[in-house]
Amino acid sequence: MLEQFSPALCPTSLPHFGQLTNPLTQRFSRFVSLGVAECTAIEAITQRRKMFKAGSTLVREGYDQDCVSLIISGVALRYRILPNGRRQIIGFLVPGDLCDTQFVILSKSDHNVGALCDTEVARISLSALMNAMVEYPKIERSLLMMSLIDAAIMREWFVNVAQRNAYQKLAHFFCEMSERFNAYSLPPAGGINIPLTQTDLADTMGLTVVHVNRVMQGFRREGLLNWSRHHFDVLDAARLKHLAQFDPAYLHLDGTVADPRMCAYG
Amino acid sequence: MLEQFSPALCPTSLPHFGQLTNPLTQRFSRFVSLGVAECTAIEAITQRRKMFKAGSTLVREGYDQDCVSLIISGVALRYRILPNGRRQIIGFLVPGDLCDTQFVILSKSDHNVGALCDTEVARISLSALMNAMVEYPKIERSLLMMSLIDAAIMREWFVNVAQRNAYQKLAHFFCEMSERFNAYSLPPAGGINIPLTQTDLADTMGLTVVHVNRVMQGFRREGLLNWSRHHFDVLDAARLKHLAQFDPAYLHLDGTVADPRMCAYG
DNA sequence: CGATAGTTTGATATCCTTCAAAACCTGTGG
DNA sequence: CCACAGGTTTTGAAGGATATCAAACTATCG
Repeated sequence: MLEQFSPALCPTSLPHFGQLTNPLTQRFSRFVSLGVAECTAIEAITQRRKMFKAGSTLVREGYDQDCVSLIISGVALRYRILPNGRRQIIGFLVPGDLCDTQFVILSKSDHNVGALCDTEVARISLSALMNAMVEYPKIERSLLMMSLIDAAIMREWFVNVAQRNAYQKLAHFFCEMSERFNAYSLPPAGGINIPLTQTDLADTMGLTVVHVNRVMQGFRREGLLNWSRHHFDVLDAARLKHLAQFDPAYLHLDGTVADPRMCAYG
Repeated sequence: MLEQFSPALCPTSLPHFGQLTNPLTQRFSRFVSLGVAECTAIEAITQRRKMFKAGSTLVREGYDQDCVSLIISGVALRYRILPNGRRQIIGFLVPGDLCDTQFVILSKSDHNVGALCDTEVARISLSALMNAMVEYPKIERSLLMMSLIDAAIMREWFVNVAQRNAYQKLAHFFCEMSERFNAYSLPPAGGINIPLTQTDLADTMGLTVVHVNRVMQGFRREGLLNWSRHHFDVLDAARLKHLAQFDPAYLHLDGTVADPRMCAYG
């Protein structure tokens, strides 16, 4: 429940797209077909890189933002610290995600972002991003789509904590994580490496560590999921999905868009 | 818990901005300074109006959308029906809100929208909206901002159901509703008219009607809030806000934007 | 004036929390 | 290499918040 993250010496197994091509370009390509000009512009504004050690804070609530952070590699999490000292995690950020989605409407962040494992980010200056949005409509369109997907994910999380019991909540979480990590074409064999503690899970679902622990033992007993520190392994995906009533559509990982014009206009 | 809405003969007390000027123009004006061209375009695409009786369904989950609905007057609510038959309300829509925020990424809606009281909407055809976005960058920018605010509200709702107890959840809800309705320059005296039942509240917070009822009695006993059907009246706003740890910033009702350039570019 | 939806009440069950402590890891310094 | 320290997982017992079930009461509408 403290404002701490689990120390993580093992790096996440997410591939470092940044070494091949820009993660933001990758992400935007799901939504629009980018030309050379846009790609160059994206490359230009994501030059300034910075490393964050596991457990450090990328964005601090209430502080002024002069730039937006793009996750290049690693995993970060959005969270808020409530007046009673509790931490509520409100999102996981993987490569290609932008930390400060609310950059347009608010100069101060309304939540913190912390690095879960060693994480590299690109610092995009606000003014550079805004210029890019104005100059390249496809970039603005992509940001609109990212934010719509963000809202869809939050709706799903909301339904999850509002309606389901602890078993279903956690099952749903693991289903989502599996999907999102598999979307990065990871080898699913061998499970997924995130340096997540049971406290992190508790703070995500609004449960206590004690209860999370008991649920995880249930999963293990039932042969649904294996959990060891920094690593989890879905054993019976079908049953887990059924338990969670999981439907991955809301993640929009397949890049489905409503109208072909959204992809290739202009 | 059923897919029904409370019958509402008394209309909401929201002013019908549509009679003065377009609600979408009003809304966008919070974010950007619109020129004559944009206003004309907005007026053009929001011509096709339709009335919905209280309790009827504006948008049905899983159905194809060829148009986006804009609330002109009245109140509607977003909800999902879960496999076990339960209803989860995931948002309230007031004049100027768009029903199908996910229009860009998905042709089928992932949730229902129902009219809480008699509600007038403008049906904007998808292609007309997309053309307007391409032609008028300020319109696209406004949509981006609306969707960012949407996501911020969902984050707040998420924290609310995840972390707070029933008293705090409900207090938070009433604080938010007060703020949002006051933003329409309603006379706060005399309370707020929404034809909301305790079942609706329960389905919003993921609680049971029975428990909601007991909490509401507590509020009444404590002199915090008066509730009669179709109407509520905040008696002690300060204490209610304190109880809910309510900070209205996330609603962005004051039209604060990060950067003046966001308002007046192009 | 009866039918129907909404509110209220009581009793009981369950899920989850709280508190407290033990057991287990994993990295660190001597 | 061992011992220690701090974080993490696990266990147990007990309490509290909320759910469930069932029924009575009360508005409201036709």
